[in-house]
Amino acid sequence: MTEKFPRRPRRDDALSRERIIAASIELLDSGGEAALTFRALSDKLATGPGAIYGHIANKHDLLAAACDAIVSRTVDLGAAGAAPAQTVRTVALAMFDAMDDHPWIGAALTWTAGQLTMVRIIECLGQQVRALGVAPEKHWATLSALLNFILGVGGQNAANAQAARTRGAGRAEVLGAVADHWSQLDAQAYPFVRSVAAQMSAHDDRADFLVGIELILQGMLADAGH
Amino acid sequence: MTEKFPRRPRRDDALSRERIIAASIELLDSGGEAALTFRALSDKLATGPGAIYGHIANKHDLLAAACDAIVSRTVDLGAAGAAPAQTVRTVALAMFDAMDDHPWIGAALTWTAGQLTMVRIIECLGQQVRALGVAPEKHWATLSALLNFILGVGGQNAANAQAARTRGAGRAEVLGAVADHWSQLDAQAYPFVRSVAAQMSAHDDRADFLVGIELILQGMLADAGH
DNA sequence: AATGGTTTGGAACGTCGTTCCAATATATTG
DNA sequence: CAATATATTGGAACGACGTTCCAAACCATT
Repeated sequence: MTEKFPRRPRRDDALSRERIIAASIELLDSGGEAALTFRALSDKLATGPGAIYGHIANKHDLLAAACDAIVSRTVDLGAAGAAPAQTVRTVALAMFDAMDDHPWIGAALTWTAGQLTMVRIIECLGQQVRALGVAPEKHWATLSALLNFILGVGGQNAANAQAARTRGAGRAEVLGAVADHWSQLDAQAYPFVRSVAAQMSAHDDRADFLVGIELILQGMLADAGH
Repeated sequence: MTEKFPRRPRRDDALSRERIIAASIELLDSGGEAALTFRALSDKLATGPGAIYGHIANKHDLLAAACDAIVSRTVDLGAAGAAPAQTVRTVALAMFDAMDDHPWIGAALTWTAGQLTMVRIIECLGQQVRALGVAPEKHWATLSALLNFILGVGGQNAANAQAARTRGAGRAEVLGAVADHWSQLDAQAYPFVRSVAAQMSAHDDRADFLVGIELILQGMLADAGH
């Protein structure tokens, strides 16, 4: 009397978790985190706000699911059997590109959100950490450093994208304005910030990200005694 | 006719930016980010919601100001004239402790928020990067890696604290539940996660953070040719 | 054709950030 | 000290949000 058959789908245009998440990603990509609203979402899906709650627990769940959808299709790309360090670079860059295409990920991606997806990233990167010869008792701390750096970049990227959106400008213009502001600071109190303002306006986020990954990799190798 | 005098304060118990920020920090510390409400804030200050807008532009401004208040009193501690690497450790640890005491910082601290405070951190850490002999063209990328790691830890710490609050448990219990969940995963598909679950339940966030800082420092030294 | 459990979608609730403006308090002038 | 001008105050009001609720519509089964 409980469940007799696998319960086939109702019809093709029926509401489903996948369709809801896909529509959510469209909203998030086009208008940022603030654009994901149960009302806008139900408009896009030609239904009412209440119908969505039959498939999604709450907004946090919805955001986590959208995150998972992007990240899980990203981490699959770096599953090849290359050398450990190269695999780390590949996976990290894939994450960077995903967070660059979908800045809202940075604000929503945490250890707890989307547990299974996060576990897969940890497993993938963790195996490389082990393969690189890091001492076992430092496995977790090392992986944690790698992941926290990646998530930190994502978070700041998300903040930049949001600042650009609210100010109605591109991200390059926002960073340019910051560089301008920095170059006008007092030369005696802020020598470093002033000297770095120049390369700030013409820098490449992606390249800087890779330098950071390289820095951590070198630290790992030095630790492993290479 | 425009402005004649510096306009002295009205009276001692008058509303002021400082009093508002101090009350905001109290709310944030006791109830997390969700507890900072213009209504709760005006109750605490025995006034109405509208009065606050005479001193604060909007909620984002309020959160950034609260962030600044904490961070600026933190970065001052690490201004001593120790060796470069040691100064980095001191400042980074001070930031960690501040973000541990006030988890909401992690969700609000970005490059753009509280520009002046952020500039001071960048200047402080940047001078150490330069003193450690990093190549000038890598100054920005190196500092960026250091800062992104610190902010990443803060962000994840904030997420953990919020997850603990919504689940009505301590952070140790939340991490313990995660470790439990991980240790029950398929041993063939997730060997690393399983092996690391053990040290997860008994790890020290602060020590792990220091290991990450050390990793980046080692990478910088290797880069500088030490 | 009738039945019974699911899914749907729109109304309604409480709360939020924010705006507005009359009342109040202070500072300056006569 | 009285009168005027200016800033601050605080509570009401607005629109939008996440979420709940439930009657209507739907569909697999008798």
